[in-house]
Amino acid sequence: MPVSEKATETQTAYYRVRQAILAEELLPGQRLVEKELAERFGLGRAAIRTALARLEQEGLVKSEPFRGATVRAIDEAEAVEILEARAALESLAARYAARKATPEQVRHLEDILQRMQARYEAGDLLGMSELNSELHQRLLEIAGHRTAARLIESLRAQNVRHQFRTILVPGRSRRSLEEHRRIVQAVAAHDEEKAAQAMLEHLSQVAEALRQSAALTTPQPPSPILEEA
Amino acid sequence: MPVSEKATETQTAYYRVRQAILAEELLPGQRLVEKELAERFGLGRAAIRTALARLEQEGLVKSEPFRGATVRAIDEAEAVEILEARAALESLAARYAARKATPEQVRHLEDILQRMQARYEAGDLLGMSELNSELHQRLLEIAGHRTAARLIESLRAQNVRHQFRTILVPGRSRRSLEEHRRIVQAVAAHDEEKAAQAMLEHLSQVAEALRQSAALTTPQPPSPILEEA
DNA sequence: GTCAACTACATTGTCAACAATATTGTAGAC
DNA sequence: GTCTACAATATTGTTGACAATGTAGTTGAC
Repeated sequence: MPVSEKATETQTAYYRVRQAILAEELLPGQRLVEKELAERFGLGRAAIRTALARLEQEGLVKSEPFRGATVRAIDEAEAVEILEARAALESLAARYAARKATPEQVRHLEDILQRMQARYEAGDLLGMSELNSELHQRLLEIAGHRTAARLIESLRAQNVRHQFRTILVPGRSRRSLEEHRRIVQAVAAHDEEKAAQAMLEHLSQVAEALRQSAALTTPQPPSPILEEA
Repeated sequence: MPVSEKATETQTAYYRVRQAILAEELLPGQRLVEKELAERFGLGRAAIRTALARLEQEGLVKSEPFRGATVRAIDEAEAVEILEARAALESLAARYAARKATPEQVRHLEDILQRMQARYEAGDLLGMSELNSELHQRLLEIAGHRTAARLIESLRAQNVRHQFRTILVPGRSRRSLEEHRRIVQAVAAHDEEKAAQAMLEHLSQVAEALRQSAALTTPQPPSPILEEA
C-alpha cells in the first residue's frame, strides 16, 4: 500500500499562490496570469489553473471567464462583514473551548496571556499581534470544532490585509489585552455563556477599531477603476 | 466589448455535479471517476477536474492524490457541528434583517408564515419544509450580509441530506412553526437582539431534533469501511 | 479629430496524449 | 492454504498543442 507522500503539483501551486497572496507579494486587484505564475513557481499551467479555481472558491481570488483572475479586493465594508461572521463563529468556538478545556490547556492560555502582557508593557505591538493570533488559534484547537475552525481560517485569510490596521488605533492594544483576559478567565472557569459573550464583545471591538482606522486613513478616494459585481 | 454570455464548460460542470450531489443522485462515499462524469454530462475531463477541485474546497467532495474523489460523507456528529455554525451565522443575519427590513419585506415574510401555517394544518410536511427554506432564504436577502449568506449557503448544501430527517420527529413541525413565528415577529418589530436570539433558539432546536432522529433511526452500526481522516 | 470596423496579439478554455501512481490480479515459494 | 513479489490494469496528474475569447492597436471614412 504505497501511499503517496510527496505533494502533487496542484497542491504546491495552491499553497504557494495562497502564501504569496497572504504575504502581500500579490496585491489586491493584481492580475494573476496563469503563464506568469507557472514560470514564477516553476510549475505547469494546469496546476496553477486548478489552484486558482480553489482560491476563488475560498474567496481570495476573483475570476471571470476568458478575462482571467485577480487577487480579490476587499473594501472596508466587506472587511467589517467578515469580522462579524468571524465573531459569530469564534463565539461558538469559545463556548466549546470553555466546555472542553483541560487544566493543562488553561495553563497554556494563561501563559500566552502573560507573554502578551509582557509585550504590551514593552510596547511591542507586533509581538502582541502574533500572540493574539496564537491565542485565537489555540482556542480553536481546544474547542475541537472543525467546521467552525475551517470557516474561521478562511475568513481570517481574507482579512489578513486589514488585520494590522487595528493595532494602530490609540489605546487599542490595552483594551485588546483586557478583552483577551476576560475570554481566558471565562474559559478557565468553564463558563460557556461568558466565554461566548466575551469573544463576541472582543471581535465587535476589533470591528469598531477597524471602522475608526478606515475613517482616519482613508478619506474615501472613490476609485471607480475596480468594480465589485 | 462582447462580454461572454454563454457559460464555460467548467462552470456547467460545477453546477451539474453539485446538483447531482444535492439531488442525491451521487451518494456519500461514492467514487467520482472523472471519465465517467465526463461521459455522463457530455463534458471534457478537464472541466470535471476543476469542478471537483472547487467542490472539494466547498466541502462537498473529498479527494486524495492519485486515489480519486468521492462524495464526502457527513456523519451525525458533523451534521450537528454544521448546524451549530449555521445557527451562529444565521443569527447574525437575522439581526441584520431586523435592522433593515422594510414594511413590504415584512409583509412578504408574514405571507410565507401564513402559507406555512396552512401547510401545517393540511399536514403537508414537505410543503412546510419548502416554505421553511424559502423563509430562511428571504431573511438572508433582507439581511443583505453577503459574507454570511455565502457561508450559510455552503453549510446548507453540506447538510441537505440530514435536513429531511428532522421533520419526521413527532411534534417537530408544530414547534418549528412557532419558532419561525417568533423570528418573523422580532424582525417585524425591528428588535435585533430578539431576532438573533430567536434564530439561535430555532436552529438549536433543529440540532436537537437531528440528534433525536439520529438516535432513533441509526442504532449505530459501526461501519469501518468508510473512514474519516 | 472622432468614431467604427477590422486586424493582431495576449490570455484563457478545451482537448488528446503521455507519465506517475494506486489497485487488482497472478504466480510462485513455503 | 497463505503470504510475498511481480505483472497488468485503471485512474489520476501533467504536458503540450490548439481553439475560443477578450483586448489593444490600426486603418479608414466622415
